[in-house]
Amino acid sequence: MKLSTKGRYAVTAMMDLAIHDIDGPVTLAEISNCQGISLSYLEQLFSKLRQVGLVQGVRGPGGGYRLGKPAQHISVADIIIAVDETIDNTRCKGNKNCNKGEKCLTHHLWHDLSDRLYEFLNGITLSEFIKNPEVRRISQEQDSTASRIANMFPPRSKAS
Amino acid sequence: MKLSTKGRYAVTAMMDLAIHDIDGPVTLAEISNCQGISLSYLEQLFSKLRQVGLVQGVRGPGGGYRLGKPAQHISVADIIIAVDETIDNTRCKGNKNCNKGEKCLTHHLWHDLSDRLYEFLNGITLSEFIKNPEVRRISQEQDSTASRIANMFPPRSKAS
DNA sequence: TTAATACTTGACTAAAATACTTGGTTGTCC
DNA sequence: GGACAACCAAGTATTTTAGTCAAGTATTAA
Repeated sequence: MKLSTKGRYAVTAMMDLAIHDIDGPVTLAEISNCQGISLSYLEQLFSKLRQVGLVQGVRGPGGGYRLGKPAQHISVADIIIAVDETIDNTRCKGNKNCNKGEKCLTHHLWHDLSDRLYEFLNGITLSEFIKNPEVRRISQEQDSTASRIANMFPPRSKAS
Repeated sequence: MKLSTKGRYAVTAMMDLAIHDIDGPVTLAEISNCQGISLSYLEQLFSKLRQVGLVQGVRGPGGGYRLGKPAQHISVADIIIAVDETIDNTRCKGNKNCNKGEKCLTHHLWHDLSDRLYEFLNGITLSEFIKNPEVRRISQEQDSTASRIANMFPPRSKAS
């Protein structure tokens, strides 16, 4: 288990997706603007998220990304592991007999801690955030992604 | 809240100290050998740990480091925060009016999550590890620091 | 007092991770 | 076909991590 700003970017971006999921796909450009992260960096993160099925890309105009599965099935741990890669678990990879067993002793303790941390973060899902009443209120107040897109593509009659 | 290998080094080193606390000070050279971390890097980490009172240096022959306070008062969160510095909390430092409030929304959610993570890690103390029966057994089996020191300074009569 | 031990400090370097940039290609909607 | 937005693949700059080196200071044993 590792936790860096990279993981935070991914988690907040996923929160964004979860909040706006009913409005349809969210573009990376919007997230980039909203959260001040570079577009291409987001692309890299979302590439990883897509590979593990946490998000699903929608191409073409009006496209973007949406959640790859229901918010209640996406845990914070899932997201962090998807982007933060290797848990980089100590130097004695697998081979047991480190220095006098002492090394493995603390390693073992660390591993226990790491497991508990994982269990903790795995128990927190995205759906908890969108259920938050304040979230519902604020996301309602603003222009929703849907209406923004609707404005970009105003209804037109075929005959001009 | 941030979690990297640096934090892991610090936590495992502190576990080491906690386990051997009854045997007297532990030298950084020992930890360096035991855990395969460079001595000078440990010095840097312990410098930070000492500044916040988590450890206490003992100079002179037979010296080393020992815990700065009882193990049950040292949490994993304390250690990680001491060495992993700034929580690097988003770009809108303090100033509220980020992009349309949307940014602050996810920031706020992240902050909540971060708080919960902190509470979790703050609830785990070093004393939990040394209470572990397996730890007691293994640390007993080996040469204790105390006996090693005793061997270095064998009792002698003043008149030689 | 002297030498040894061990902590203290600061500057410096190499390697890796992070964040961003550039310049495309592909699929989809209108 | 054209605009849009996902996708892809380098390459670069910055920061963090990890380690090194060297010149200190404090403490203690002899």
